[in-house]
Amino acid sequence: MDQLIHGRPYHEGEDGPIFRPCAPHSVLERLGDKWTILVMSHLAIAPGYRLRFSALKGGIEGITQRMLTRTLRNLERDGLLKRHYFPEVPPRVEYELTAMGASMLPALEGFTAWIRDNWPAIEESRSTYDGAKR
Amino acid sequence: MDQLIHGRPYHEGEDGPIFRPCAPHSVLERLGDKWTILVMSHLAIAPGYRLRFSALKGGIEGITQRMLTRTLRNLERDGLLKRHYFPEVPPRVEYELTAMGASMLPALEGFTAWIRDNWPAIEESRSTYDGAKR
DNA sequence: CAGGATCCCAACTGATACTG
DNA sequence: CAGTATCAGTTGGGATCCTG
Repeated sequence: MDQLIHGRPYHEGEDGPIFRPCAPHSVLERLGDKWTILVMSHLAIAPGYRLRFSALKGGIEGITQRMLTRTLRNLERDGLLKRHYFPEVPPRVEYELTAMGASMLPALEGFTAWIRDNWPAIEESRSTYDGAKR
Repeated sequence: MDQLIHGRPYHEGEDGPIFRPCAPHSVLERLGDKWTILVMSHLAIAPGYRLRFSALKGGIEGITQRMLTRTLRNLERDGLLKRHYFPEVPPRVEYELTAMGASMLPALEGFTAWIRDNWPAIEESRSTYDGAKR
């Protein structure tokens, strides 16, 4: 069975710990895609953590219908989001963070806080690195 | 200028906030790629946050030389990692978390803690979702 | 030992057009 | 309004071979 160190699961090999592709990756992979964080952010500040499709589309600069749909489906699949469909004409669809989705916000904000604090240093490091390469 | 809400930068549009592709995304994109988290995890538990190339390669199951190199370069570019090259024969290279890299660990662990707690629910949601689709 | 250089494939993303 | 379908471009990732 895997052990835990610093909260990370690993397997004890002959020459030390061996890490494997893991659960955290499969969640970070979602959040790391192009639009997920913006969808989450928009829902995070909405009343009742709830918005309709057109509101999300209008509130995220540059997102296409196709990509918004895909992003929402992925979040729904993970259980972070619930889709509410109203069969009217024209149809109305609202998306709402689930309890689990909302429970992620504090942890996510803790992490994005670090990013905000360190973003200037990261940007500078990148441009220095890229500059030195040329 | 952009405002902040729940720690997130956004632009105030006519019909509410408008979110744009942002800094958090460009960092989460790194962490969301296939190997970065495993490299960070391995370094996080190493003495002095420091390991040589071969130790990282042996400690991460399935990673190829090429992908490890790319992952390390990306982290170095962001200033999270420092590369120490020793011109011996055969050459030895060690990688060490920078102060900024180490400062990310608590925030990252806060987030991965949430993932650990909710991973079973996420997995179940995914399989339910996928099952219903067929 | 620690990589760089190539080639290849799959997946993500986007633009556009169509529809219940 | 809220999608789906299709096509095309780009990127991520892996396999393999070569080198100081």
